[in-house]
Amino acid sequence: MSWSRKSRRRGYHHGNLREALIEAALELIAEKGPAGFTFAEAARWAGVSAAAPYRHFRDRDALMADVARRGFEAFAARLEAAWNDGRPEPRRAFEALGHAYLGFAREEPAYYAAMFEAQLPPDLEPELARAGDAAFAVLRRAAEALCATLPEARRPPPLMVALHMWSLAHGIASLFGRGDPGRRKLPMSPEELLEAAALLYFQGLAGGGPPG
Amino acid sequence: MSWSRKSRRRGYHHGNLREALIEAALELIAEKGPAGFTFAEAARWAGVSAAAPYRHFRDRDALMADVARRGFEAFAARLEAAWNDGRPEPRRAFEALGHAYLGFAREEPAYYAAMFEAQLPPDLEPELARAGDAAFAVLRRAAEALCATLPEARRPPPLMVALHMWSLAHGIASLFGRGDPGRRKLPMSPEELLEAAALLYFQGLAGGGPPG
DNA sequence: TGTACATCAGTGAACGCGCGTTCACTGATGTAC
DNA sequence: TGTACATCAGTGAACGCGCGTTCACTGATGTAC
Repeated sequence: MSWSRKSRRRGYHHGNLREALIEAALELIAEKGPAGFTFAEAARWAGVSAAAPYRHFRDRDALMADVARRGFEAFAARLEAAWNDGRPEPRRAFEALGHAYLGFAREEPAYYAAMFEAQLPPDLEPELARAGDAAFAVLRRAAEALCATLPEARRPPPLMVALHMWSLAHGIASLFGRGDPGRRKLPMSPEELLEAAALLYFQGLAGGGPPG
Repeated sequence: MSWSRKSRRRGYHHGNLREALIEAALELIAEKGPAGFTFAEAARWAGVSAAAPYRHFRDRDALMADVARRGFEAFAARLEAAWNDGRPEPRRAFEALGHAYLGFAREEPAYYAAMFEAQLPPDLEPELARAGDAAFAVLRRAAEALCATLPEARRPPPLMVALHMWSLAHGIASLFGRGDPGRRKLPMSPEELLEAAALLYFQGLAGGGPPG
């Protein structure tokens, strides 16, 4: 819908260029990956001269960082909503969390790519790091609640559980989770794959033999 | 060691330009990621004019695909060696396989990036797809052997197990496994993280309650 | 309500740069006889 | 063993292109009075 966005422009002044540039970036990232997007092209997409973006972002990386930050914020909100404070019951809520993770990666591939594949210098924007931490914190809190349901004797470190689930979900999303051509075909949906793995993992946590 | 490579050049003819270009690509990918490497720069790195690479590769993507193919071949070889036909014992051999996976991602980040992050058009080179399949086949065979040790009643589909382990290892490697600045700090090594997850997962497979 | 003025957010022209790609060419190598 | 010649793998100059970036500028907006 680029025309509708462009037509919103009211004359000499764009009125909402900052937002338009971010949408342009998302569009272009979705099309060609995080590397295949240039400052100049974003400007063109927004219907503005190549010099205009400099009024809003220091450079390409600053724009990318802003996209990634917003991505993390949206991601955190979606995970938070899915987790829903562990209702109706931690295991079920955790499953919803997993679905939300994969859903986000699939439905917002541009955000996801900006967040995890843009190779931004880490000290670029402190807010970016904070947003990433906040997203991970949702997962961590969920892991904590989940661990609390286990008998104390075999309760694992919640941080470890959170890292395991994050790795698993990220791995599935990266390898199979996006519409990308060239991705390997699966005999099951990414969601089913994740659910099955989590099920076995939690069975191991709850039931298995003595650890070690 | 670029000088030693360059000095190997014997005059008008390079003698080994194809190899030199591939090494240049690896060097540049390691430095700046899979996107930050150009045909022209690879030529310069190899000490050759910008037109020379065209004698060996159709374009940048063809070179990248060749790098990725070699990466998959090396990867498969390393996994195969670690698995060692399931010796001394499938669970132990599988652990070695996991270590080999993470070791490859850490020690050959350029190959790993070319293989999984280069966003190459999938129909670019049939040999590339075949090499990728061959690498996955190692993992699949290992999963088969591992599943065969379980009582028949609770034997999972080996393909699923292979996909779970691949996703987990890839997720860990992508998120924490490389020296990348900006990666999150871990309270444990990637290897320990993978081991712990695999342990719990296999406990779930072997011991846990009824599935479902 | 009207006017003067500061500020803001854009323009468009210009620049240097590196990349991809083509081309006629040429030096080196290998082979037929 | 020597020579003629085909083939191969490189050169270097040239081109068009898009990008990043700067600059003096200008049109629009908002505000003080």
